[in-house]
Amino acid sequence: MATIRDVAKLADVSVSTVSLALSNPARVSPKTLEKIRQAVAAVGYVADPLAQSLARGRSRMIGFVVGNVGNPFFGDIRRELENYALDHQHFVVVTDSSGKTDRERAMVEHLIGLKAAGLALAPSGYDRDYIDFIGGLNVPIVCFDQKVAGIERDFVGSDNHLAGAMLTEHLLQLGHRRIAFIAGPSHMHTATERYRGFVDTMANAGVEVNPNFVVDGQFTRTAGYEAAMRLLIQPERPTAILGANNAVALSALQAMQELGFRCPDDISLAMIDNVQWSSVITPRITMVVQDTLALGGIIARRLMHRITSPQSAVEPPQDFVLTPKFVPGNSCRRI
Amino acid sequence: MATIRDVAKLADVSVSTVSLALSNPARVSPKTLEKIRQAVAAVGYVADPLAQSLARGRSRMIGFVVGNVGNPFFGDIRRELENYALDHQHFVVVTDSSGKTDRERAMVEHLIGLKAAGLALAPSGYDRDYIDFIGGLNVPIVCFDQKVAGIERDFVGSDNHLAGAMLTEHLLQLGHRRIAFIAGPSHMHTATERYRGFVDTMANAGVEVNPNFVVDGQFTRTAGYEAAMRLLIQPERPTAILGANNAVALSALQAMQELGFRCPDDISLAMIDNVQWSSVITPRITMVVQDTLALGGIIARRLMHRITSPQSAVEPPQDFVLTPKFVPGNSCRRI
DNA sequence: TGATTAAATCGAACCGGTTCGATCAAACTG
DNA sequence: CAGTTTGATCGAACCGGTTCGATTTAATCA
Repeated sequence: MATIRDVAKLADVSVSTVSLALSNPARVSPKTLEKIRQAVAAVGYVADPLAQSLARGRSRMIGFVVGNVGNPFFGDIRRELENYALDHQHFVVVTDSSGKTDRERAMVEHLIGLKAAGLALAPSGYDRDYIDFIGGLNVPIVCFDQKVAGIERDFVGSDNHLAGAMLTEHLLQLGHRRIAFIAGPSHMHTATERYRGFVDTMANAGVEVNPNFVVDGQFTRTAGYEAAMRLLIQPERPTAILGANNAVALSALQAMQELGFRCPDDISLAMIDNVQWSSVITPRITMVVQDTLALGGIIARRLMHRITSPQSAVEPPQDFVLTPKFVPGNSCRRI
Repeated sequence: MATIRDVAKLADVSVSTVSLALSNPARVSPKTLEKIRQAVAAVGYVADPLAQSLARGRSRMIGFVVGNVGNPFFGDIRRELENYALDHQHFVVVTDSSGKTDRERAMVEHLIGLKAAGLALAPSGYDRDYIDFIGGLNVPIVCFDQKVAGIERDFVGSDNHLAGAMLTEHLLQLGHRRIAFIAGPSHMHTATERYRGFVDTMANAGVEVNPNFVVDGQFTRTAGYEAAMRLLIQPERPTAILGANNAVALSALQAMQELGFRCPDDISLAMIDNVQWSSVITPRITMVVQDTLALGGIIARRLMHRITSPQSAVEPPQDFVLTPKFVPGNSCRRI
């Protein structure tokens, strides 16, 4: 591998001139520049990014840290970020914490060690320790998905209260009153907001929420399945189930199928967030989806702005909250 | 941030001794070791991975390069690799090429620039240029999923011929004769093997393959959908469709639903590879799935072996081909 | 034309580690 | 006790770049 010294030798200039020529061609005379260009081509020189990062104290690498890269929600955002970053000479490396806070932390530390230029982070923690950790990082960070109280960073996400409200309203308008809600972890902002959206809308409509109809699905497949089972074996069953995310809603569908309930004939179902192949799932689930492309675009632009413009450090963190979209399916019937 | 020189100063030893003590404690006297340990703790020293990588010429980072992290097939493998790597003090960074060969190449070059310890690579290319590129890399690499002729590396994958054969056999035994096949790109090893499995099994059974019943779905959603449509609008329709991967098969299901065909009553469907939430798709698709956990485990062990054991460089590349598993659903009916 | 200023280039220090040959004292050999 | 081996430690070079103050060269002005 050719080094910058090889280039310098061949072009008969100093190493520092080569470095200067490569990073700021305008400050070098045209004819030296040409000599250097030829030498670079001749030896096939490519700068070592590691050495550059060490010397500069910054790399051109953006860390994308999420709990589940397999989730299409994150996938879309990743793609948007990646395209944008690539256009600005930055690379995205993805790390998956599998939802584990300590692993996420190790990964973030690793990325910081690599002198990452910036981080797009879907936070998985919420306690003091975690907040202090994130807050203490001296690197541009854009948080998304989960709004964590206490983290003073740019945030990009969707209006989750509205998401819960929209589906609740839809079910109410179809005549449902016994609406069940499979919730997510109470420490997650998205989960509590969606739940509040449900509760508030029910209250506004003057419909009482049956406490037995609110179960915790942890946003996971297994817990969602159990939660759904608990709903379905009650003597007084709900007429509609609202799943606070895709995993719990689809687990509920599975539970319904296994117990022989027809959807939507026996029980209606609605969910927040899309899944891959939702179009071939029968019935097509009525859902509220996030505008992942827009989210990804905002995250990308905001992060690159923080990275590239020096004075952005003094700009206060900003929240970007997008409106989710209602996508009707045929999983909810009028009663 | 404390550097190794701070530690050396405080412990009153040379920098090289500190370095030695940290990397090979046994070669340092117990009492200096203790001094150094205390100094490390006192200044809160953590080695800069960047500087280490630069000096050593190798990092502790493993690159996981695939075409679509959203595919659960890759997701499971990634998880296995990650767990194993973490146990061996290595980190996994994921890069997604979106199936684009040139982007994959850029990402691999980037990882090499970062002095990646090794690569787990699902190759996306096949031409001379690409093969030379991969072959020229001087880093441990384990390829998986796609076996590319000409790449002399460890390979981990499934018996795709068998996968195609199993489903074909299944359909034949149910009495089907007019079996259609939605194929993948002919340059992909998995695609051609699966197709051969289909053709060979048909031939063995003495059943002729209708040329109109073999269409190209490119392993993608859109092409798969079009391919399925071509099949379904023929006056003489197939009684069963075998999708060479999950995307084309599910696109076929969607096409069937849109045209009003019932599966399996009108047309049977079988596919290779699982998808997330396949359990809630109606009907439950009969499929052959790969043992992703086992694949991931083998990839992880093989790669770590190549990385950690110096003499492994002379070991010839090895192929690991696993037997896929038949998972019956209710998308195929007897006729 | 000599003084002043701007532009181009260079040398050396630095980023933060690793590595290897040299040094030196202690322990071992005959 | 002189000669050799061993173990601990050190100094210096190195990995491959960047950066900045100093120096040389060229251009501008009086």
